[in-house]
Amino acid sequence: MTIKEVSNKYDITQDTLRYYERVGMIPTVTRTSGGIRDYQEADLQWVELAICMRSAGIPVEAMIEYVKLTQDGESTIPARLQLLVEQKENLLEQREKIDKMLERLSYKIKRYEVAVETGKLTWD
Amino acid sequence: MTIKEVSNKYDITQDTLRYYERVGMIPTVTRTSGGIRDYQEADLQWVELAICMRSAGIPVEAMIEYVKLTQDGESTIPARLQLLVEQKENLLEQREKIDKMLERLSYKIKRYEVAVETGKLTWD
DNA sequence: TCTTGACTTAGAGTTAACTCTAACTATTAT
DNA sequence: ATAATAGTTAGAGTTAACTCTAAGTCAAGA
Repeated sequence: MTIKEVSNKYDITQDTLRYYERVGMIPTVTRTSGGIRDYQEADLQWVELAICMRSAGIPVEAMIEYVKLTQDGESTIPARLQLLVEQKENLLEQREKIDKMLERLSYKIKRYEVAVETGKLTWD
Repeated sequence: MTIKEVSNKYDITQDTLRYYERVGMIPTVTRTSGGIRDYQEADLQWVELAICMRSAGIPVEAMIEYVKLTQDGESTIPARLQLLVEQKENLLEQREKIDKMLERLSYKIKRYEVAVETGKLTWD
Protein backbone atom coordinates (compact mmCIF):
# COMPACT_ATOMS: atom_id res chain seq x y z
CA MET A 1 0.00 0.00 0.00
CA THR A 2 1.40 3.40 -0.98
CA ILE A 3 1.61 6.33 1.39
CA LYS A 4 -1.20 7.99 -0.55
CA GLU A 5 -3.52 5.05 -0.03
CA VAL A 6 -2.70 4.92 3.66
CA SER A 7 -3.25 8.66 3.88
CA ASN A 8 -6.73 8.26 2.36
CA LYS A 9 -7.60 5.14 4.33
CA TYR A 10 -6.91 6.75 7.70
CA ASP A 11 -7.62 10.35 6.74
CA ILE A 12 -4.20 11.59 7.80
CA THR A 13 -1.75 13.61 5.71
CA GLN A 14 1.26 12.04 4.06
CA ASP A 15 3.37 14.57 5.91
CA THR A 16 2.10 13.32 9.22
CA LEU A 17 2.71 9.70 8.22
CA ARG A 18 6.32 10.52 7.34
CA TYR A 19 6.64 12.56 10.52
CA TYR A 20 5.42 9.67 12.67
CA GLU A 21 7.99 7.41 11.08
CA ARG A 22 10.78 9.97 11.24
CA VAL A 23 10.42 10.62 14.97
CA GLY A 24 10.02 6.90 15.71
CA MET A 25 6.37 6.87 16.62
CA ILE A 26 6.05 3.88 14.31
CA PRO A 27 8.87 1.56 13.24
CA THR A 28 10.52 2.06 9.84
CA VAL A 29 8.02 1.24 7.11
CA THR A 30 8.75 -1.44 4.47
CA ARG A 31 10.16 0.02 1.21
CA THR A 32 10.15 -1.04 -2.44
CA SER A 33 13.50 -1.74 -4.11
CA GLY A 34 13.40 1.92 -5.17
CA GLY A 35 13.13 3.09 -1.55
CA ILE A 36 9.46 4.03 -1.73
CA ARG A 37 7.21 3.24 1.24
CA ASP A 38 5.11 0.13 0.66
CA TYR A 39 3.00 -0.35 3.80
CA GLN A 40 2.48 -3.98 4.80
CA GLU A 41 -0.19 -5.25 7.18
CA ALA A 42 2.16 -4.91 10.17
CA ASP A 43 3.01 -1.34 9.19
CA LEU A 44 -0.67 -0.49 8.92
CA GLN A 45 -1.30 -1.85 12.40
CA TRP A 46 1.35 0.46 13.78
CA VAL A 47 -0.17 3.39 11.92
CA GLU A 48 -3.58 2.58 13.27
CA LEU A 49 -2.28 2.28 16.82
CA ALA A 50 -0.45 5.60 16.48
CA ILE A 51 -3.58 7.35 15.24
CA CYS A 52 -5.68 5.85 18.00
CA MET A 53 -3.21 6.87 20.70
CA ARG A 54 -2.82 10.40 19.38
CA SER A 55 -6.54 10.92 18.99
CA ALA A 56 -6.94 9.93 22.64
CA GLY A 57 -4.30 12.52 23.51
CA ILE A 58 -1.42 10.23 24.44
CA PRO A 59 1.77 12.22 23.78
CA VAL A 60 4.04 11.38 20.87
CA GLU A 61 6.90 10.92 23.35
CA ALA A 62 5.17 7.99 25.08
CA MET A 63 4.49 6.27 21.80
CA ILE A 64 8.12 6.71 20.72
CA GLU A 65 9.28 5.13 23.96
CA TYR A 66 6.88 2.22 23.46
CA VAL A 67 8.06 1.59 19.91
CA LYS A 68 11.70 1.66 21.07
CA LEU A 69 10.93 -0.95 23.71
CA THR A 70 9.19 -3.26 21.24
CA GLN A 71 12.28 -3.10 19.03
CA ASP A 72 14.49 -4.20 21.90
CA GLY A 73 13.10 -7.70 22.37
CA GLU A 74 11.10 -9.51 25.00
CA SER A 75 13.31 -8.41 27.88
CA THR A 76 11.54 -5.05 27.72
CA ILE A 77 8.11 -6.51 28.37
CA PRO A 78 7.93 -5.37 32.01
CA ALA A 79 8.91 -1.84 30.95
CA ARG A 80 6.29 -1.88 28.20
CA LEU A 81 3.68 -3.04 30.69
CA GLN A 82 4.57 -0.20 33.04
CA LEU A 83 4.40 2.34 30.24
CA LEU A 84 0.98 1.16 29.13
CA VAL A 85 -0.36 1.13 32.70
CA GLU A 86 0.83 4.71 33.17
CA GLN A 87 -0.85 5.84 29.97
CA LYS A 88 -4.03 4.07 30.99
CA GLU A 89 -4.03 5.95 34.28
CA ASN A 90 -3.48 9.23 32.46
CA LEU A 91 -6.43 8.52 30.19
CA LEU A 92 -8.66 7.64 33.13
CA GLU A 93 -7.72 10.94 34.74
CA GLN A 94 -8.43 12.83 31.54
CA ARG A 95 -11.81 11.13 31.26
CA GLU A 96 -12.60 12.26 34.81
CA LYS A 97 -11.90 15.84 33.83
CA ILE A 98 -14.07 15.58 30.76
CA ASP A 99 -16.90 14.07 32.78
CA LYS A 100 -16.69 16.87 35.32
CA MET A 101 -16.87 19.46 32.55
CA LEU A 102 -19.71 17.60 30.81
CA GLU A 103 -21.79 17.80 33.95
CA ARG A 104 -21.10 21.47 34.23
CA LEU A 105 -21.97 22.03 30.60
CA SER A 106 -25.21 20.09 30.93
CA TYR A 107 -26.22 22.28 33.84
CA LYS A 108 -25.47 25.48 31.95
CA ILE A 109 -27.17 24.21 28.82
CA LYS A 110 -30.34 23.37 30.71
CA ARG A 111 -30.30 26.84 32.24
CA TYR A 112 -29.96 28.50 28.85
CA GLU A 113 -32.62 26.28 27.30
CA VAL A 114 -35.08 27.45 29.92
CA ALA A 115 -33.96 31.02 29.30
CA VAL A 116 -34.50 30.72 25.56
CA GLU A 117 -38.01 29.30 26.15
CA THR A 118 -39.13 31.74 28.82
CA GLY A 119 -37.00 34.73 27.81
CA LYS A 120 -35.60 34.94 31.33
CA LEU A 121 -32.38 33.69 32.93
CA THR A 122 -33.21 31.81 36.12
CA TRP A 123 -31.05 30.67 39.07
CA ASP A 124 -27.77 32.27 40.21
CA MET B 1 -7.88 37.90 47.03
CA THR B 2 -4.47 38.60 45.48
CA ILE B 3 -3.21 36.91 42.35
CA LYS B 4 -0.77 34.97 44.50
CA GLU B 5 -3.52 33.54 46.65
CA VAL B 6 -5.57 32.60 43.61
CA SER B 7 -2.48 31.05 42.07
CA ASN B 8 -1.99 28.88 45.17
CA LYS B 9 -5.67 28.08 45.59
CA TYR B 10 -6.07 26.71 42.06
CA ASP B 11 -2.48 25.58 41.51
CA ILE B 12 -2.01 27.67 38.40
CA THR B 13 0.78 30.16 37.73
CA GLN B 14 0.27 33.89 38.05
CA ASP B 15 1.46 34.17 34.47
CA THR B 16 -1.33 31.93 33.30
CA LEU B 17 -3.90 33.88 35.32
CA ARG B 18 -2.76 37.11 33.70
CA TYR B 19 -2.68 35.42 30.31
CA TYR B 20 -6.26 34.17 30.68
CA GLU B 21 -7.39 37.68 31.48
CA ARG B 22 -5.31 39.32 28.77
CA VAL B 23 -6.69 37.14 25.97
CA GLY B 24 -10.24 37.47 27.30
CA MET B 25 -10.72 33.94 28.56
CA ILE B 26 -12.06 35.50 31.75
CA PRO B 27 -13.52 39.01 32.09
CA THR B 28 -11.34 41.83 33.46
CA VAL B 29 -10.60 41.15 37.12
CA THR B 30 -11.52 43.67 39.85
CA ARG B 31 -8.59 45.97 40.81
CA THR B 32 -7.62 47.90 43.94
CA SER B 33 -7.40 51.68 43.71
CA GLY B 34 -3.71 51.13 42.93
CA GLY B 35 -4.60 48.96 39.90
CA ILE B 36 -3.64 45.65 41.52
CA ARG B 37 -5.83 42.57 40.91
CA ASP B 38 -8.18 41.88 43.81
CA TYR B 39 -10.20 38.80 42.86
CA GLN B 40 -13.81 38.87 44.03
CA GLU B 41 -16.09 35.85 44.27
CA ALA B 42 -17.40 36.41 40.72
CA ASP B 43 -13.82 36.63 39.39
CA LEU B 44 -12.94 33.39 41.13
CA GLN B 45 -15.89 31.63 39.55
CA TRP B 46 -14.67 32.65 36.13
CA VAL B 47 -11.18 31.43 36.97
CA GLU B 48 -12.55 28.14 38.13
CA LEU B 49 -14.65 27.71 35.01
CA ALA B 50 -11.66 28.54 32.81
CA ILE B 51 -9.49 25.96 34.56
CA CYS B 52 -12.19 23.33 34.34
CA MET B 53 -12.74 23.95 30.62
CA ARG B 54 -9.05 23.94 29.78
CA SER B 55 -8.38 20.80 31.79
CA ALA B 56 -11.10 19.09 29.79
CA GLY B 57 -9.36 20.24 26.62
CA ILE B 58 -11.82 22.89 25.46
CA PRO B 59 -9.81 25.37 23.39
CA VAL B 60 -9.04 28.85 24.70
CA GLU B 61 -10.76 30.29 21.60
CA ALA B 62 -14.13 28.82 22.56
CA MET B 63 -13.88 30.17 26.06
CA ILE B 64 -12.98 33.64 24.75
CA GLU B 65 -16.03 33.58 22.51
CA TYR B 66 -18.24 32.53 25.41
CA VAL B 67 -16.95 35.31 27.67
CA LYS B 68 -17.51 37.86 24.89
CA LEU B 69 -21.11 36.72 24.53
CA THR B 70 -21.79 36.95 28.27
CA GLN B 71 -20.52 40.55 28.19
CA ASP B 72 -22.98 41.42 25.44
CA GLY B 73 -26.19 40.96 27.41
CA GLU B 74 -29.09 38.56 27.33
CA SER B 75 -29.68 38.85 23.61
CA THR B 76 -26.70 36.52 23.15
CA ILE B 77 -28.26 33.70 25.12
CA PRO B 78 -29.18 31.59 22.07
CA ALA B 79 -25.63 31.98 20.75
CA ARG B 80 -24.20 30.98 24.13
CA LEU B 81 -26.46 27.96 24.20
CA GLN B 82 -25.27 26.90 20.77
CA LEU B 83 -21.62 27.35 21.75
CA LEU B 84 -22.03 25.22 24.87
CA VAL B 85 -23.90 22.50 22.99
CA GLU B 86 -21.09 22.36 20.42
CA GLN B 87 -18.45 22.07 23.12
CA LYS B 88 -20.46 19.37 24.83
CA GLU B 89 -20.56 17.40 21.60
CA ASN B 90 -16.81 17.81 21.16
CA LEU B 91 -16.21 16.51 24.66
CA LEU B 92 -18.48 13.51 24.09
CA GLU B 93 -16.51 12.73 20.93
CA GLN B 94 -13.22 13.07 22.78
CA ARG B 95 -14.48 10.76 25.50
CA GLU B 96 -15.37 8.19 22.85
CA LYS B 97 -11.79 8.28 21.56
CA ILE B 98 -10.40 7.89 25.05
CA ASP B 99 -12.72 4.96 25.72
CA LYS B 100 -11.65 3.26 22.52
CA MET B 101 -8.00 3.66 23.47
CA LEU B 102 -8.65 2.51 27.03
CA GLU B 103 -10.11 -0.73 25.74
CA ARG B 104 -7.12 -1.23 23.53
CA LEU B 105 -4.74 -0.51 26.38
CA SER B 106 -6.54 -2.91 28.69
CA TYR B 107 -6.18 -5.64 26.11
CA LYS B 108 -2.48 -5.01 25.66
CA ILE B 109 -1.92 -4.74 29.39
CA LYS B 110 -3.59 -8.07 30.01
CA ARG B 111 -1.42 -9.64 27.34
CA TYR B 112 1.77 -8.26 28.88
CA GLU B 113 0.71 -9.27 32.38
CA VAL B 114 0.35 -12.84 31.23
CA ALA B 115 3.71 -12.55 29.48
CA VAL B 116 5.41 -11.27 32.62
CA GLU B 117 3.94 -14.17 34.62
CA THR B 118 4.63 -16.94 32.16
CA GLY B 119 7.69 -15.48 30.45
CA LYS B 120 6.01 -15.89 27.08
CA LEU B 121 4.08 -13.52 24.82
CA THR B 122 0.82 -15.16 23.77
CA TRP B 123 -1.72 -14.33 21.03
CA ASP B 124 -0.99 -12.42 17.80
C1' DT C 1 13.92 56.87 53.99
C1' DC C 2 15.31 52.85 52.06
C1' DT C 3 14.92 48.29 50.75
C1' DT C 4 12.39 44.11 49.92
C1' DG C 5 9.04 41.67 47.74
C1' DA C 6 4.86 41.52 45.19
C1' DC C 7 2.68 43.61 41.75
C1' DT C 8 2.13 45.82 36.82
C1' DT C 9 2.47 45.74 31.38
C1' DA C 10 4.44 44.72 26.86
C1' DG C 11 6.41 41.72 24.35
C1' DA C 12 9.75 37.91 23.40
C1' DG C 13 10.65 32.89 23.95
C1' DT C 14 9.29 27.92 24.42
C1' DT C 15 7.15 23.38 23.54
C1' DA C 16 4.44 19.89 21.23
C1' DA C 17 2.77 18.39 17.19
C1' DC C 18 2.41 18.99 13.14
C1' DT C 19 2.79 21.28 8.22
C1' DC C 20 5.15 23.20 4.47
C1' DT C 21 9.09 24.11 1.18
C1' DA C 22 12.85 23.10 -1.71
C1' DA C 23 15.44 20.29 -4.29
C1' DC C 24 15.59 16.05 -5.92
C1' DT C 25 14.34 10.96 -7.73
C1' DA C 26 11.36 7.35 -9.45
C1' DT C 27 7.21 5.51 -12.08
C1' DT C 28 3.73 5.65 -15.37
C1' DA C 29 1.23 7.19 -19.56
C1' DT C 30 1.68 8.94 -24.00
C1' DA D 1 11.87 9.54 -24.70
C1' DT D 2 9.58 12.68 -22.15
C1' DA D 3 6.06 14.94 -19.42
C1' DA D 4 3.23 14.40 -15.50
C1' DT D 5 2.58 12.40 -11.23
C1' DA D 6 4.00 10.69 -7.02
C1' DG D 7 7.44 9.79 -4.18
C1' DT D 8 11.99 11.02 -1.37
C1' DT D 9 14.83 13.80 2.42
C1' DA D 10 16.34 17.72 5.18
C1' DG D 11 15.07 21.31 7.35
C1' DA D 12 12.29 25.62 8.02
C1' DG D 13 7.70 27.47 9.40
C1' DT D 14 3.23 27.41 11.98
C1' DT D 15 -0.15 27.15 15.76
C1' DA D 16 -1.93 26.80 20.42
C1' DA D 17 -1.14 27.59 24.89
C1' DC D 18 1.48 28.94 27.75
C1' DT D 19 6.00 30.85 30.12
C1' DC D 20 9.56 34.05 30.76
C1' DT D 21 12.02 38.62 30.70
C1' DA D 22 12.57 43.43 31.18
C1' DA D 23 11.53 47.55 32.97
C1' DG D 24 9.00 49.71 35.93
C1' DT D 25 5.31 50.76 40.18
C1' DC D 26 3.62 50.21 44.88
C1' DA D 27 3.06 48.90 49.99
C1' DA D 28 5.05 47.45 54.27
C1' DG D 29 8.75 46.79 57.58
C1' DA D 30 13.79 48.13 59.63
